[in-house]
This record gives sequence, C-alpha cells and structure tokens, in this order.
Amino acid sequence: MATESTHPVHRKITLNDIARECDVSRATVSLVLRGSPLVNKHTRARVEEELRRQGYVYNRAAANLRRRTSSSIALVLNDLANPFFAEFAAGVDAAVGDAGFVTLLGCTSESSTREQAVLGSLIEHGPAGIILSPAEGSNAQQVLAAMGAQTPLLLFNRELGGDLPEYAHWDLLMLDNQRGTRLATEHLIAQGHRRIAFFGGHRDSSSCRQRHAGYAEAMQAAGLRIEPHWQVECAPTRLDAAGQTAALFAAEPAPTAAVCYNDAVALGLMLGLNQRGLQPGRDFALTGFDDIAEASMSMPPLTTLTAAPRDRGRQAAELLLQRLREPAASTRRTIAPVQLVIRESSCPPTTA
Amino acid sequence: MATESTHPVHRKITLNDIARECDVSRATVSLVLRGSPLVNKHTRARVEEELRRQGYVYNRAAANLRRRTSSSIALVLNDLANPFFAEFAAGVDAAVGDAGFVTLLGCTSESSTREQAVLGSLIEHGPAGIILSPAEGSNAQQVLAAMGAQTPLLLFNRELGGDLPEYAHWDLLMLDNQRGTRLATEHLIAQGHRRIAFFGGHRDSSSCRQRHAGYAEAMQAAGLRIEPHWQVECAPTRLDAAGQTAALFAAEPAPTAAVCYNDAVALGLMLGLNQRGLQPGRDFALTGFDDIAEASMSMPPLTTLTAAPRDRGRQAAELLLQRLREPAASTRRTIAPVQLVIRESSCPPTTA
DNA sequence: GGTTACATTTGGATCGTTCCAATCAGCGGA
DNA sequence: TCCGCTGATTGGAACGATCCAAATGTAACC
Repeated sequence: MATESTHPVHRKITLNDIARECDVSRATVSLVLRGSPLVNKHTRARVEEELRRQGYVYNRAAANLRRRTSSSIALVLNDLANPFFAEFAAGVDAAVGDAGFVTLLGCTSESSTREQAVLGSLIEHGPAGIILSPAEGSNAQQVLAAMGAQTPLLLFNRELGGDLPEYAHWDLLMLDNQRGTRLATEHLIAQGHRRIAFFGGHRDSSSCRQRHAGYAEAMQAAGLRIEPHWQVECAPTRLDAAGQTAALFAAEPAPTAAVCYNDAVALGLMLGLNQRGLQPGRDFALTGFDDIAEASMSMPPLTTLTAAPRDRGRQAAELLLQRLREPAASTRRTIAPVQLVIRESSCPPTTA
Repeated sequence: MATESTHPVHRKITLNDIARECDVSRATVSLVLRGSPLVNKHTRARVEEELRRQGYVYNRAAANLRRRTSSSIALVLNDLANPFFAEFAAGVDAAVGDAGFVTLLGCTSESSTREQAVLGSLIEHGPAGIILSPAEGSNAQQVLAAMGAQTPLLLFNRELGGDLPEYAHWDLLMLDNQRGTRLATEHLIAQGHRRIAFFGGHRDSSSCRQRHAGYAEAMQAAGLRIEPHWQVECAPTRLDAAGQTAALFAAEPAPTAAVCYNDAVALGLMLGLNQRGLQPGRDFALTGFDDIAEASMSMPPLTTLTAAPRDRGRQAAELLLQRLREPAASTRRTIAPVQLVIRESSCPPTTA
C-alpha cells in the first residue's frame, strides 16, 4: 500500500496499476478488458470496478505493437477543401469508425511532393491500409517509394501516372465519368438539342478525358457533328469558366447547349451567359457534374451528375477493409455509377 | 547467414534486421536513424545503405511507447461536410503536419452520443491533444467522461453546455460573432439604412445569440428602433430562409435591409426577394456570415463576414501545440477576428 | 608503460500490452 | 491417498523502439 490513494492525477494508469490494486495478475486484467469468458465473474466485477475507479484508458498502441496489428486507416486527399472530397472523407470516416478503426488524415494540396511527404509520415504510424486520391501529376513509382509495397492501397478518383509495378496490388475505385457525360449528352439530345458543346476542364486530366469521351460517344451515336470551337478548355473554376464563355460563340454555328466538365464550370458558364444576355435554362441548356450543394440552389437549378460522394467514401473504406480481410485476393477495379439529376438548366432548345 | 537474401517480402524489417546485417548493435542503428552525431561517419554510411536496401520503415508507435510521447493530434468535428469545417480541417492538418504530428480524424454528425464514442475511440490511440468542435447539445461532463482530464483539449467554434470542471484546463478558440454582425450592421447604417432586420438562425444556438447581440448593439448605438417582425428565425438553410422571406414584410414598416445569420440564409433570402419581385442589391440590401465559396459568385455578390476558416484551423492547431509545450500555462480563451467583405449586395437604400 | 581523454559502441532494461505454457485449487472417483 | 479433470490464474517472454550506464578502442600525454 504505497501512497496510492492520493491521486496525483498525472501519470498514466496501466494494467499493472489495476492488477496490483486487485491482487491479480496483469494477464487477468487483460483478459477482463477483452471480455474473455475464462475469468471468474466475481473477479471480473472487482477488476471492472477498479478500472472505472482509477479512470483507466486502454493503450491501443501498445496492444497493436504486441499483436502486430493496426487499428488505423490512412486517408490521403488532394483537396479536402473541395466539398466533394469533404463529403467523401466524412463517408470514409464513418465506415472506418464502424469497423473499429480510426482515420489518419493527410492533405496534399495537389502537390505530388507533398504527397510523398505525407505518405512517408503516415506510413510510419503503421496504418492497416491507405486510401489515396492522388495529387495531380502523381505517379506510381513515387507513391511506391514513399509507402513501400507492404500496405494495401486503394486509389480513388484518379489513376496514377507511370507504370504500376506488378507486385504492388493496388485496388481502384473510380467514378463512371464516361457514362455520366454520356447520359447527360443523351438527355440534352432527347430534349431536342443538336448543337451541343463540351465545356471546361483540362484535357490532360484523366477525368476530363473520360468525360469528354462520354460526350463524344453520345454525339457520335446520335450521328451529330462536333464543331471544333464547341470544345473549350478552361480551369475547373467558376471564374475561368465565366471568362471562357465567349469562345463558345466565337464562330458559327453556335451551340444551343453545353455539357460541362463539372458544376463549378457550369455555374461559371451561367454567369458568362448572363453577361451575354442569355438566360441559362431558357435560352441555353447546360449540365454539370458532381452535384455540389449549390447545384440545386442556383438560378436555374442545375441538371448534373451525382456521384454521392459520401456513399463513395463508405464504399472506398469497405473495399479497403475487404482487402484487409483477404490480402491475397486479386486486385479489384471498381467503377462507381453516377446518376443524372434532371433540373431546370437542361431546357429544350428555343424554337427560334 | 540464414536464408536472408531470398527476400520473402512479407515481414516487417526492424532495427534488429539491419543491425544483424551490418554487424552493429540495435542501439547504433537507432542512433543513425535519429541522426546522432555520436556515430562514426563510416558506420553511418554502411547502416544507411542497409536501411535503404532492405526498405526499412520506422515504427513510430513503438518509439512512442518507449519514449512515452505521442505524435498525433485528434480532430473531432461536428460536420466535416460543411465547407467551413472542411477548410478548417485542411488548416489544422497543414499545421499539425508541419509540426511533425499526424491528424486523427473523427466526425460526430452533430450527435453528442456519437461524439462520446468517437472521443473514446480516439483517446485510446493516445493523441497528444484534441481539437474539438462540439456537436450541438454536447456538454462538459460528457466530454470529460469520454476523454478524461489527461489530454489537453482545444474547443473550437462552440462552447460546451454544463459546468466546466475546474481541474480540466481547456483552451478555447471562438469566432467574434458579435463584432462581426456589429460591423455588418454599422456598414448598412453607414449606407443610409434605418430599418434593418436580423434574419435567420435559431435563438437557442450560442452563435446565433452572439450574432443577434452584435446587430442589436449597433442598432442601439445608432439610436435605431427594432420592430418585432424584423427579427425572423429560421433554420440555417437556403430553403427555409427563402420560405420565411414573407415574414419580413408582414407588417409596416418594412425593413430596407437585413443582416443575415449566415450566407446560406442570405442566399435563401435573395431567392425569396426575387420571388417577391425585389432585386437584392438594388431594392433591398443584405449581408451574410461565413464567406462561403458561393458568396462571391452569387447575383449580386454577397457582402459578408469572413472568418478565414483555413487560418482558424492553423491557429487552432498552433494554440494546441503551444499548450503541449507549456502544459501548466493558464488556459486561454482566444476570440478570432472576422472581417467584413463588402460586395454589391449591401447597396444604399432606394430613395423612394 | 600507465593514466587520462575522447570518440564509438553496446547490452540489457524498459514502455504497456498480449501470448503461451505452466500452475494451482478444488473436487469426484478409484 | 493418489490421480485426473476442469476452471481460473499466472509468470515470463515477446512486440520494436529508446535510454543509460558501462565497455571498448585509440590516441595522447607524462
């Protein structure tokens, strides 16, 4: 009986402290903690009472060390400030939490060097797996060098540049970009449009290429021609999109509708149209991609494609957890469906 | 020389593996790892080469266990999907990363029971400190029960209900809500408005009360009367705000301007005004709060208050890191300034 | 050659938990 | 009394790093 009861407050309570006070061994307390049926119910009660009394908190890191397990999942995002990824992160965290893991967060701000640093730092904490939405221009060798081949990786949203080393089995979760814009384009065609543009994005990003492909596919299937000036590149921001609006009308024939790279671009285009005296949703039809919060509240509400980012987050987490259960299973490439949300921006063409 | 060189790939490389191969002791390798000047440059080179060759990755958890340190900061948010908090999280993560820590994420979805669960789970991973933006209705005793008094806590954005136990020294970082709306109100007054409403939010949230107080303060200081029907409550969503617009004009005299609880509400009010045939920014002036992305792109651009959420995130992290450096320092209550961003929605009153 | 000084290196013990084989108490049956 | 059996409990050795006091080797000085 040392000077125990004085409660100096500042020292971590360990299994030993509890064991000593209860006159049992460390091992028994550990068994109680894990709810083992081996321990006698009377001693269990005593130990549990003591745990409560001393305010014991479990040291999962120590347990993980001994058991050679991990209880965390790392989530590395190129841009957390983007609401799409924020939702995604919320979904990941929810699923990861439900599975009894905890989320390690890392943001790369679209910098692939920062991505390397972040991966390097996170990997030292020994996550069971990593969910990575790569930064622009990040490549496979780089990622592999930073994290090694031991930790399972799930790639989200973008493919990596460079060759995948065959021995690193990395799973994939992508959005069905191509089908999305195909649906949007088909919808505009069904509305009666014949002159449809593809607006925004940079052609060197894989998602933009895929979205453009979906558009081109639908146009071709409908036997519609695409004029060169109907394909306008711009940064995926409202500001730049607004500024590039004029390019659509630089030559004849002008389009009557546009499939936009994403919602930000579509909203920018709305601004640009307004400035030209065209009312979007009446004089000109357009669609977006992402279904950000503003899409439903814009004037007019924006027809767009929703990827349900929170659900995608859950899905990503579950794919990774699946992989943890079966490390040897063959790698999976999952393409998540996107859904067309029809609102008022995709009006029929004016008869004029 | 066991069957080492065959590289079975699947086993973690430890200090021992390196040491054995280099014919030095574990301790020496450890010194190399930490860049100690004690070790001879020749052996250092040998060891470093071997580390690289075997693809060693540092096990920070083991080190933390031995050193009784921690290298993580927990970030618990009520709503990550909200862009404001997403930005905040990005700021926290950046600062936390710069300090050599890693961010543990937890979302509570505004549920105080979930908050308890999340805190309980995170605390087991032994973070050096916690940044908490409490869920609605969360209280001090609850939080204390979930995380104990050992780990430093920084509260962001909302106060906790219930009495703070005096022995838990918790730091605070709040926004200067009151000063914000006071500035906005003063700005409207300076524009020439005399009949100014306060629109939106629920009076039982502390931030709404503070914002209302700032408005009332400015009105009183200017000797302006506030009509009862100028104070309209509504949920902080665009939809509800649009629906409540009529309440402002339910009686005479009608206001010529409104200070809104936040941007969402202000954008909703814009919608509602449009529906009544009033053009916001010309026939009616209004201000928001938060400076969300859409504020600058709305029609008209919205005068609002910016709290620079990313900077607040950095600041929160730095306050917490500060506390880690001086655990015994007295608790700090920091009020972050907000800044008025004047755009076109806050026009002068029509002379009519 | 012996002593001291300095630069390197090292063998345990340790952090808080879990695993495992071994132990112990109690009891019924031979 | 001895044996085996069941149910509970336990001591030590891990996990992968760090700390510390002590050991080693080498050069320098008297």
